[in-house]
Amino acid sequence: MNSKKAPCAPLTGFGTHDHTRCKAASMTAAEALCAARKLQLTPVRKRVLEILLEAHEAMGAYDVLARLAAEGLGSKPPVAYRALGFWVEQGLVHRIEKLNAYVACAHPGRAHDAAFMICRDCGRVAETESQGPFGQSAGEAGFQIESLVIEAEGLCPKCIPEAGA
Amino acid sequence: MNSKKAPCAPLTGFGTHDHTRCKAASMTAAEALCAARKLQLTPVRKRVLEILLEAHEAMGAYDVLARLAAEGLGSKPPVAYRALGFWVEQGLVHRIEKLNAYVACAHPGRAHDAAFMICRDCGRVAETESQGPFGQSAGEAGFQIESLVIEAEGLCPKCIPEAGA
DNA sequence: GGCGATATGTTATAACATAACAACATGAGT
DNA sequence: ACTCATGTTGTTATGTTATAACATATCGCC
Repeated sequence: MNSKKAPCAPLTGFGTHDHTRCKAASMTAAEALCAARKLQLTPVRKRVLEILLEAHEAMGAYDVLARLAAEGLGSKPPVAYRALGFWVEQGLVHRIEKLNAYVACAHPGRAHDAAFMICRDCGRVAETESQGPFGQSAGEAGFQIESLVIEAEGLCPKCIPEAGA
Repeated sequence: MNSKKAPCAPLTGFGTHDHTRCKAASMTAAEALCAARKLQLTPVRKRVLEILLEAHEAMGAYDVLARLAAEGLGSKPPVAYRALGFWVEQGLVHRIEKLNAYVACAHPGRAHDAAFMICRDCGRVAETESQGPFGQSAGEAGFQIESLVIEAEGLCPKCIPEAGA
């Protein structure tokens, strides 16, 4: 293992950026989205999104739950799973299938299918917008795509032996 | 739900084909591969691959295990997981992350990253070879891809209300 | 035979997820 | 204010998926 737990794990690509800013922007987007869709931005839901934004990396449902529990906001799995499910439905949180984990969306507000790059060394996850031609070939096969998972596993720039670190 | 459990769930696209033939071909490919790589084609491994080929659809590890157990070939989870892991490593079985399931490869012998179309109605899974430009954008980001998961969920031709069935 | 390498058998538990129902809150209509 | 519908959270219990750790067996080789 090279670099276990860098101080801040950026979502948009593997570079660094203004974290405080992106968190605030995402919360604002969440509020706007809930208002627009007439959905309730309850304490549990709000806190779950904040937790993911603060962690700024993929977290397991039980990790999120542990934080909620520490704050007295619910201690049983369904509480966390429901809030995570809510945000996933709304598109502000993505589920990383390969990791059984959840991560706040790096492009809130835009409808998109996300693609992820997962570093097997440091564990960081970067989101990109997917523009694959896969939909095309699936369309040719007569398959009607409703959701698309694209997840690449490998080494991020910092964890490639010769290059980064 | 439209068509629960069609008689034979084809892997290559959603059409039908000669199942007996494809199974035999895959087993032959497996034998050749093991010989070439000096790997052991043990009873458990052989049977696990056969089970997946016979099922001809995605199966959970515990489903595979149940079959093994019924045949006296092992009854504890690690037995199934090890054999499945072996074939996944060799590229003859793919893991479907969205389903936590395993499926025999439809293109044995060719090295490839697979892409899957998963019908949320009938549950069938079709494999296609992926040729996305995703690797390109990941490469631009300096990310070194080692494996790629592409899974689309939606409706297969037979399960689209107006069209197929 | 003894050794190393590989595979399987087994125990136990970890990690992830949901069904089902109870309790509470809120807002609409009366 | 009452009550009803709806939505959210709290809770119990359980289901499902997966692996760590160690014991046993098998096989080729020297």
